[in-house]
Formats: sequence, structure tokens, C-alpha cells
Amino acid sequence: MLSLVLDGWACRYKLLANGRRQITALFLPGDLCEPFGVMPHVVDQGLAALTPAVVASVPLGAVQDAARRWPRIAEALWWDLLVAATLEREHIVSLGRRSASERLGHLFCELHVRLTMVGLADEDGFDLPITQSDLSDLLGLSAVHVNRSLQDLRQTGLLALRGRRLTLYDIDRLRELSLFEPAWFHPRRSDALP
Amino acid sequence: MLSLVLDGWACRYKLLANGRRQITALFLPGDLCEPFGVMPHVVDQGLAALTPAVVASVPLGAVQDAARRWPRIAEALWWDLLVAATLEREHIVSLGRRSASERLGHLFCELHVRLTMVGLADEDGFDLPITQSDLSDLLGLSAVHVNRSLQDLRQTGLLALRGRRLTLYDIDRLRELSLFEPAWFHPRRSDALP
DNA sequence: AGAAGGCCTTCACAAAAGTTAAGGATGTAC
DNA sequence: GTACATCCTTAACTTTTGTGAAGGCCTTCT
Repeated sequence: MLSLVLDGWACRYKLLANGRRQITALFLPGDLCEPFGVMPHVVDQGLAALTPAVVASVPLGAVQDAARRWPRIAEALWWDLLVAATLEREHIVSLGRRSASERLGHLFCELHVRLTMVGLADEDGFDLPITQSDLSDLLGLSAVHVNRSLQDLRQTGLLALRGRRLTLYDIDRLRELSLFEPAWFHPRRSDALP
Repeated sequence: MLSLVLDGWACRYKLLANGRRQITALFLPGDLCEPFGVMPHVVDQGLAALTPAVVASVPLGAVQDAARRWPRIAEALWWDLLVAATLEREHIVSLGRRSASERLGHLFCELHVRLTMVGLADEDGFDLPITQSDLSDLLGLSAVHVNRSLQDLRQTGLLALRGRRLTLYDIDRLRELSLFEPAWFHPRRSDALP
């Protein structure tokens, strides 16, 4: 079963024995939230909606048929797998080597790119429908510290977050501060497909 | 080009603009260090040997031919992709929600399982050929703190690390302390392959 | 209107981790 | 054997992050 998010935000997460939660991946509208749906036995983590969400599920057989018949489908699936893996690696880098503010900034830059690709962001911001507690589970921080770092970013004049709207006042400076390198995000489509 | 580690340890890593390094994946003998060798254009990260290493490289065409001719090859490739993804997700969990000692313990438990599978560990330990500084880049810590936490684990009587040999005195207790759940590591081989 | 719950915000304090620096051990090159 | 380099170890100190607790704002339910 292949699952595609049509609306809303979802995530993959793991709950540790001590009760802590770590979100390992964030799924926005347009994302496949089960890229390994092809091998459903091995899911070691939970899947959850962070907002009310609409998800389309396609039976595995249909996916395989479609992929065989239309190469572009197969190509798109590979593509998605690859982008997801890249995002995951960048997540590791953030958690390991970026400070709290840098993690927040980097996440916002990433979301801005991803949401722009699906038409859900404009030049100076986007809708951020999840709680600060969700952000903390995603970034490996405490909720209090997320709030603190958010205040820092606000006071530096880099962004505003009111209601559910995130406004980015100076994306270039935010990218610099967060060590964001958008290059990895737009790799060329490869012509060498398996 | 598909690359297989035959001997030695290697890693994928990213260097940040501020000079910090984060290792995103560790490759032991028997691991494919380019699971996405199938799409070589998109490597956003570096590949490095952590010890003198021997790597076999197989041209992409040969891999595709072999995969088509012998389904078990294709199956094994999928398998490797899946295990690597699971390890990567667990890496995220460690960096986000485990303390320094827990990260070390978890890594040692993971290495013990992986190295046992390729015959490079015995019941009570294995060879750990990388430096504490490498460990710190892998676990998102400072080298000094890795050393500190290592001392803690030693003094708790959980392990010894002399020369390059790591001895685990009480694996069960170490697993408990590190919130290690080996379940994810032995998922059933799926019968539904693409 | 009032009560309740979720979320955001702030504070004071505690714990964890980073930094800088120094010395010791070990191994390699000459 | 000596010099050099790398790695390990420890210490003192600083910074970052976590914890527990409290109050405020807002929405929803009754």
C-alpha cells in the first residue's frame, strides 16, 4: 500500500521506552508517507497526523502495474525515495551539529522550499499548522527551549509567527545563519535509471 | 557504480560551513556504501574511509543485469536499502532523544549486532578501529564529552575499551540503559517484492 | 456566562554538553 | 634513540539545553 498525503501534515515517529518521542520525518501535502510501502512488514515506527489530514492509499499491485506501464511513474517513485533520503540525512546533520536556533531556521528554510514546490508558500512565508511541542519532537529539543529560540529569532527580526502564519523577513540571512544549502534540494533528474 | 565494503570501516558525512562534521552513516565490511549508486548525480555528502579499507565497485549495468537475471540479487539490494533506512532513522532517534551515554551504548549494541552478522564480533565484544573523535562526529557530541561518557560506562562496569578492543561485560544491561530495541533489526523478509 | 483544556510564554534553577588547555601515552619517521 | 604527531585523558570553566512550575490567552463545550 502506497500512501500519498493530499492535505494536512503527517509524520513518522518513534516512541522510546522512557516516553520520549522523536519525529523522524515530516510529510507535507504531495509527499509519499510510505515510500517503503512496497515492504510493509518492516515498519518499526509509527505514523501520525499532526493536523487533520487526507491521505490517498494505492494498493501495491496497482502501483507496480502503473510503474511498469509508465516509466515516468517508476521514475517519480525513485525520485521521491531519493529526496526523502536526502532530507533524512540532513535531519541527522541538524540534530548532530546545529544549535537550537540553527535547527529551527534550517527547518523553516527547508519547509519554505518544499511548500513552495507544491504551491503552499509564497515569497515571504507560509502556514505552519503544527504546535511548538511538535517542533520540539522533530528537532530533538524541549518545548520550552523551542519557544526560547523562537523568541530569539523574532527579536533578531528574522521572522514572525502569529497564529499559524510564519513570516520570513529575511530568508537569505536566515539561510546563512542556519547553514542551509539548498543545492542538495534540486539535484538534476538522472538519466541513468535502474 | 555500486560499492561494497570488503574490509575496513567507512562513512558518509557532511561538512558544514562552520567546519563541523557530522557522520550520517557508518559502513562496515559487507555493507553497500552507495545504495543509491543507481543515481549517482545526487550525492550531496562525502564518503570517507575511517580505517584503511578495501572497497569493491560494480558497474551499474552489471548490477542491473544481475538483478534481472537472479531475483535474489534484486531482493538483497532492496533488503540492504531497507536496513540502511532503518538504521538511519534510529540514528535520528539517538541524536534527538538519547543522552550521550545512551548514544554510545546504543551504538555499541548496534555494532555488536551488525558485526556479529558478518562474523566480526564474538559474544563479549569486538574490534573498534575508529577514534573517539570519529565517534563524536557520528554521535553529534564533542570529543571530550565522548571520552567522559566512555569513562562513565567503564566505571559502571558495563564495558572496557583498551587498545582497539571493546569488551561488553553486560550486554542486556547496556541495551536496557541505551533503550536499544533489536526488534527492528530482524524484520521478516517480505514476500511482496516489487 | 462559566468552566475546562490546549497551547504559548516566562521564570528560576538544574543538568548536560561544549570549550580551552594541558599532560601523558603510544606509535611512526628519521 | 629522538623527535614528532596523533590520540587519549583530565581539569576548570562557560554555554547551551532541560525541568518544573506558574500564569495568560484562546477556543470549545455546556
